Amino acid sequence: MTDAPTPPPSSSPAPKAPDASRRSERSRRAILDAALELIGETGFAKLTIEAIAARAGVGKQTIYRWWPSKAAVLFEACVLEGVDPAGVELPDTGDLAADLRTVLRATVDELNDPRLDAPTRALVSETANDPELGRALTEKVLEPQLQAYARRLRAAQEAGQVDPDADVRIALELLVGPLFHRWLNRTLPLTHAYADAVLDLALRGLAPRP
Amino acid sequence: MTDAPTPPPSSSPAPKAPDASRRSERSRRAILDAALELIGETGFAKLTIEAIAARAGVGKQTIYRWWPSKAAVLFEACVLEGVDPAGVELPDTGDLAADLRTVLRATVDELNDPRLDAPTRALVSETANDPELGRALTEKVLEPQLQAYARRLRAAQEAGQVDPDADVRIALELLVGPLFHRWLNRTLPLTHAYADAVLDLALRGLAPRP
Amino acid sequence: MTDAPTPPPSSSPAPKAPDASRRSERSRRAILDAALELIGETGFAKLTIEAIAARAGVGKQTIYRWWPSKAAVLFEACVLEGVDPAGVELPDTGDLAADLRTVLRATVDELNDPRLDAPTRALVSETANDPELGRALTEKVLEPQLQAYARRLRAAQEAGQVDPDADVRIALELLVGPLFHRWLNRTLPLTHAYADAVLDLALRGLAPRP
Amino acid sequence: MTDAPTPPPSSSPAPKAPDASRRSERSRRAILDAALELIGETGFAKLTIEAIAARAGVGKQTIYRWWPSKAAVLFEACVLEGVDPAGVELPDTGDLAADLRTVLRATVDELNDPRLDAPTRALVSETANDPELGRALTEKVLEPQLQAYARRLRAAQEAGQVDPDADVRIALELLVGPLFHRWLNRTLPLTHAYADAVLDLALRGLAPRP
DNA sequence: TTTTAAACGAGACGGTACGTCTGGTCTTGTG
DNA sequence: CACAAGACCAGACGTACCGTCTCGTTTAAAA
Repeated sequence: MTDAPTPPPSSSPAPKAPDASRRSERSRRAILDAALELIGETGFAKLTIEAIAARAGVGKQTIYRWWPSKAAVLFEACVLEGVDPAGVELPDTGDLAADLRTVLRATVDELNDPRLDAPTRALVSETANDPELGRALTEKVLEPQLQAYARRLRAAQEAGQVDPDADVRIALELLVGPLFHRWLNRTLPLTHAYADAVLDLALRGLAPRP
Repeated sequence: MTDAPTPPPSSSPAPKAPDASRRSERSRRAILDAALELIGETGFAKLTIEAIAARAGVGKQTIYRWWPSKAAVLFEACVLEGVDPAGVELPDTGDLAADLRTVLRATVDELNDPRLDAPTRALVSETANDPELGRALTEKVLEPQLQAYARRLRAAQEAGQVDPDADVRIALELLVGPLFHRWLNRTLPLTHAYADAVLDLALRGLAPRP
Repeated sequence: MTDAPTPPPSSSPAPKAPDASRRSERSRRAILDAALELIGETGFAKLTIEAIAARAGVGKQTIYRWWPSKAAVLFEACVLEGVDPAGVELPDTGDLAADLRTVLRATVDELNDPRLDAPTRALVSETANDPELGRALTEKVLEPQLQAYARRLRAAQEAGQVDPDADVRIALELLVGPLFHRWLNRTLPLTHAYADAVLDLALRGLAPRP
Repeated sequence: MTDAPTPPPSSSPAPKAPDASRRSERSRRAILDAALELIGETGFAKLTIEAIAARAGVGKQTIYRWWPSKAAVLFEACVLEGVDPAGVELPDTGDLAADLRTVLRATVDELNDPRLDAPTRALVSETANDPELGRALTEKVLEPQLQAYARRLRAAQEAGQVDPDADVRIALELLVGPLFHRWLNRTLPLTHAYADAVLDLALRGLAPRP
């Protein structure tokens, strides 16, 4: 997102790209940690670049040099904290319902985890008004996870557990969409029971036609 | 939303409640219009209280007097522009699938309307980090609409078109959740075909058991 | 210097002139006082706008609104502290030598006063690189004083105590120039004796030719 | 200027004295030249250490290693450009008035030379608030020149052209003080005629008593 | 109709944070 | 080990808005 390591032999009047090889890893970590700490402590409100710099013991310019916005900092901090976004894979025990239940319940737990709640909300919030960031977030974090769902559903389809005509992309959104909706809008509590109920309804819709 | 129009029988050292009866409707409209204009023109970024006041030809204090935050202004502006949130009712032609298709397609159209997109995103964005506002938004706008879905589904349940054991609340989230997810995250285009596919899958899950 | 009270019915795209009638005298004094305090305490080095604002308990914008530079603040602070620059008048007892001795010795004392030394040096320093400010300083402070010398010398000339062919302008610079030179360059101590010696030499040069 | 080039026989915990013998003369010249160029082009304002380093094609540290302040750089640059400050000597044709006229007129020309004006003003300006630098400047540049005046006046005194009781130190300040005053304060144009008039008045004050 | 108190427009105020710039130090190759 | 290069910490710069607080000036309910 931030690192275009090869400022491709462009010929533009480049605004001076910093030399990534000289970058201080120490500062980078301090900044990311400080960002996560602050958003946990005081919410997105107090998440100012100045506060991050102060907390990290870092000059402001060191943040501005490497990140285009505080949302980008937050984004990298979350990715760093979270799972490896590349190698996401859903379990496949052969029992589709059980596998999805496991994953959806885990998702519910994550969304309810206060440590992850604040930064995630903040990111989604920024995303709404910053399409650039939205695209990065979707591409790097969201889509890999959705693709994992897609793969698992496709496997189930091939195993004859899911209607072969169903669109797995839509099927997967039928699962995660409601959870996301309830989490973001805070309409009703987001529980394991809810995840189970959504899963049950969705799977009935996906069942192979008799 | 903000004004409990308690007149002045209060005797407490209240921070001085303004007299709503003397309020200038002219200014109120100018402010709300300016807010919508600005968010359409320059995005939520440039939506400053100062900018709204300037555009509306109004003193800043007139905004601070009547609204607690710029999100509240935006909220009222959207409500004013949008449909009457109270009397929402879904059509009931007896054909559940057709009725829902109509409504979901209309929802898709609204979410794709560039005039509504920016302010709605801004509101959802604010909502994510301002639970207070989130509750108001949910209560005044979102829930009434969801309740309308619930009523229609209940009617279908009573007509034997939907599994009597199904939880209509969850059923309705199965419908709107995926649409909301796609709209907010911009993963894939939000189309009528998508709405139809979601509806189809969900209804199959809701069908009465044989 | 700063106050063009009538933004003369110009037609330029004026950068918005503040309304001087609403200006807070309290803030103005606090700023001027803080500036003098700081330059006395920590020298011209620590004289930052931020420090002045902080010391004065004032927002930075309040300084930027009314003064174009920190030198301008300092200038106004000095003028405020110093004598009324308009009504300067040298004594005229009829004894030119005695009158000038009194004034020159007083000047020496002022230049040696540590309270006035720092701000004056700072102003002269700024003057060297800011002709705009230099002109203001010369016009408002320096020239009125030099004119007072000129008037006194002219009177002496008319009384026959000074060569009628002498240029009083140059005569007066013969008096103050050496003092200024020694003060600014710190070559040798600036004492009453020095003032007396300069005066003696100069007056001999000015004596009517036999 | 500040560094007594004590090699490294020191054993103290000195902050690391650079080895002057390895110093790059090429860099030194480039830095001094760049400093003079920049002050001529853009004034003292844009005279940044960074700008000097960039213009000279030199690392910033190379400047900080060898000079304590940018004023010190400027000072050395001026000395390098200017006359040899050690061997200043006034002409002595036997005609004091003529000799002084020559020198004072040359001084006027130098002060009016735009190439010298900016750096000199900058130096004097810095001097006003940096006694350390001021002393160096006085000692290395100003005093040698003043001493030359003193020698010439003393010679004249011995030749009976000047009152033997006069203090030559003060006499010389009577000559240069007014010029300096007019130059720095820009009150009136600094011309040959002015120099002549000052000289005339001063010499009359210095004439041997009858 | 007159009075009069509150809402109004305007905008100055004390502040906070912004994003940029420079100062001076430290680090990383290169010669 | 001096050097060019430039990343680093630090902090002032001047600007933009914040939310509060006067100022007159409408303006609409009470007298």
